[in-house]
Amino acid sequence: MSQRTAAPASTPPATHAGGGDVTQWLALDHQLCFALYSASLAMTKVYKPLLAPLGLTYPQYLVMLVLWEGDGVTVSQLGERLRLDSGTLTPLLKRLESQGLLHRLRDSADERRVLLQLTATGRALHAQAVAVPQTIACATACELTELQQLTQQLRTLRDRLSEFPQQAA
Amino acid sequence: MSQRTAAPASTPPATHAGGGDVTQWLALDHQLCFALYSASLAMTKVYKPLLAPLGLTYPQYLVMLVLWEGDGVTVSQLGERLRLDSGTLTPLLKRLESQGLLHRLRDSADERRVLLQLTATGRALHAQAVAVPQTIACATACELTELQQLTQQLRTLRDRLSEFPQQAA
DNA sequence: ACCATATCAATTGTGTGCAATTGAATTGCG
DNA sequence: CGCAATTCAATTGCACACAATTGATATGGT
Repeated sequence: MSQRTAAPASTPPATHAGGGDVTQWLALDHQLCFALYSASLAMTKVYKPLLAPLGLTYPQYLVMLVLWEGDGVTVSQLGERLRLDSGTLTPLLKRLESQGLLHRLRDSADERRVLLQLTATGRALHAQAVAVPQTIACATACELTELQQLTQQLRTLRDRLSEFPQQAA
Repeated sequence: MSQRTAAPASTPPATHAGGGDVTQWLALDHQLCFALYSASLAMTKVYKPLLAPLGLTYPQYLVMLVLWEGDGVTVSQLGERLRLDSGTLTPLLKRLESQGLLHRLRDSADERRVLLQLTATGRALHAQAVAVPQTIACATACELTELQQLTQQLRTLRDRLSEFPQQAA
């Protein structure tokens, strides 16, 4: 009754993805979604020990990347850039503020908005962050062109997924 | 004092990634990590409305994919496959159990282990899931070969990142 | 000026992820 | 056999993600 079939860990031949076998579409290792998901989690794990000396988590690092490009942006603008909403960003930004890396201040021209300004400490952290990308590039064990191509492919994929009709958007 | 430079949203020319400009290495849109991260989150958002009728979240769906390939596995084996630990899986599996999709039972041969068995309901859910991958493939707007190549590249990347020395492993 | 609508950040509640610890069960070595 | 080391799932605590709601502020049409 219980289909306790074997092969709980063996990877099936992934070269030809299905033909007519619809069941094979659901094989974990055939799915782009899992490759994407597990690669993203693996990337976060490589970043963690590199960011720990800076006192940053990985999402906090992404926020700092945006602010190092130019601060004085609103929470909404930051969220558009990172594709994260206020429910994620508000508590995260409060943590960065309590660490003294930035200030959150209401825009006097529009009291609904909150402007994000780096502190001197926050701006200074940039110097310690420049060493990070090299280590990551090393961890990927990829050529630079390869990395750039993959990055471009993923941006395209992301943008297509974001525009998929079923999305609330 | 506050370097409120312009271009808070304009994408800089990403074709040549730096040359000697070390600062450019930290540009958000040049980073593989963000492309990966945002693509993964976008993927999850496409899945959400497709999985809602099945009563599954995206990580729960991944668990079901493994169990549909063959149940009777332990929590550890599941975690190895999905690269998730017991801190993530235990509460997730309890939710699936409370939904009647699986049973969690101690292995009588080794009381430390917990075996995961699909219920009839859990096994029947497979039939409703087979339609999901087609919709996803449609959302990616990619050729099948393209998807397979990208999946392969991401698996390779993930495995290299997992093996990076600094990792606790 | 008035008020319905829209925008914005914050809040609430649920569900991951993961480091670190715990406690039970097993293994391995002498 | 005896016991230290290991394995395993569960637990605890913290930090995301995001849907949904809230409350304050601004905008637009009349």
